[in-house]
Amino acid sequence: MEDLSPFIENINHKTRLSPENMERLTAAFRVVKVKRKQLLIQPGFVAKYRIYVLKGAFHSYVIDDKGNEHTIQFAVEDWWLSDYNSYIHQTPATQFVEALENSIILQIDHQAEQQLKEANLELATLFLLMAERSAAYLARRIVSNLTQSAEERYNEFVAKYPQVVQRLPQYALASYLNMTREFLSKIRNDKVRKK
Amino acid sequence: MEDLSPFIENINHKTRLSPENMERLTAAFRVVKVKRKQLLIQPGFVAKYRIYVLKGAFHSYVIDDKGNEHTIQFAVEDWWLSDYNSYIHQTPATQFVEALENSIILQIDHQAEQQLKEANLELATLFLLMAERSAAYLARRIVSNLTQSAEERYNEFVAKYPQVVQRLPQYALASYLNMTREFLSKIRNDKVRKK
DNA sequence: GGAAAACGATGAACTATCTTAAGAAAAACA
DNA sequence: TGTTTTTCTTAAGATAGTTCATCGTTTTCC
Repeated sequence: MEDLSPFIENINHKTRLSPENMERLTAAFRVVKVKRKQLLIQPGFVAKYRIYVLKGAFHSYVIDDKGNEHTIQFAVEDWWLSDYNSYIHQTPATQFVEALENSIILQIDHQAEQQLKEANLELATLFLLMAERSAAYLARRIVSNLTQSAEERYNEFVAKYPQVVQRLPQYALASYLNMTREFLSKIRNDKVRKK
Repeated sequence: MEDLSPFIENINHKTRLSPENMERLTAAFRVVKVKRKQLLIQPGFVAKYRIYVLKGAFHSYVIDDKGNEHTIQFAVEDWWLSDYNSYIHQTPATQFVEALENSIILQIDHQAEQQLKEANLELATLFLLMAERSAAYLARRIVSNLTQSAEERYNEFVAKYPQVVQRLPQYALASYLNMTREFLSKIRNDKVRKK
């Protein structure tokens, strides 16, 4: 039996749910263990689940025409992820969601989520807040991509998620920050030399 | 008196509202006329309004440390905009929202929106859908920035919004597409030569 | 525990995109 | 309508970031 308290904390941090609604919500999620390198979502298949990370690490990525991998999103403990476009619109995914470590997740399927949203205002509000915060977060990321150099984006990421950086493969971080793995390697090394 | 039917269409396209809720919703919006170059939102001030464009064109932008302007978002007829981070979290804005043409907008203030969201499930669902679609849209934009070259991003934009392109100043489009105005000019001209 | 695979570092050559500058065209506005 | 201001074009030189190829290191997994 997994400890769901981080999940419940996460929810409480967004909005106050009645005990019945919290019960209803948690009952809609299922605990799943996932092995490193396992794919939760694949292009061509509809993303069935919204995922909350209880333990472990994931990244979502696309592969472009030239065969290059681009990490779109990371998620470690207490983060949510999915292929947003696929999940929301229930259309075929374009992204992979892959475990970077052996992990434990909570997942809810789209239909169950719809039922919760339709059940009452409190639960609808929860998902509303999640969507609003996602949008605000994505908007910040776009601004940072438009205004910062590669090195600045890296520094920002390190400052924001110092403990996360060390768990991520460098090639995935590089592509998330919109640069090549080689260039990230150079940035890091220039930094070391300066010290 | 302005014709609100495009707005009502826009809402109906998202979710079905009862006549009473539609009435309540429209009553919460105010029609405002805006002159070209007028600013609706400015850094340092909390974004009070969520904006729907009835007529005209806007862009939101930031100014970076070097004094360069970066367009974050465009909005023409039937589009929504604001400084999302500022509006959602009611914190000081970092973006400008400026009219590119003389325009007519509908605006709702944050407090009124909160009251609508709390009023009933139908109205909460409307804002939920808006937030989800924003998030999905922003996610697509991030993918396109990560995977495409400057020229590809331009081609994609033209293909998606052919009529809009002609109304936007080229310098604003260039910065939206994450390139300099000079480089966009070059791309366009190379294209003409090829023909 | 050791072979195989994946990952990270480094350097040299290359290129997409930027910078700067100046003039032409278009739009604004008085 | 003419004048001023803003926007767009062009081109040459500069650079941030890429590509490619190689090698050492770490991780994986049988």
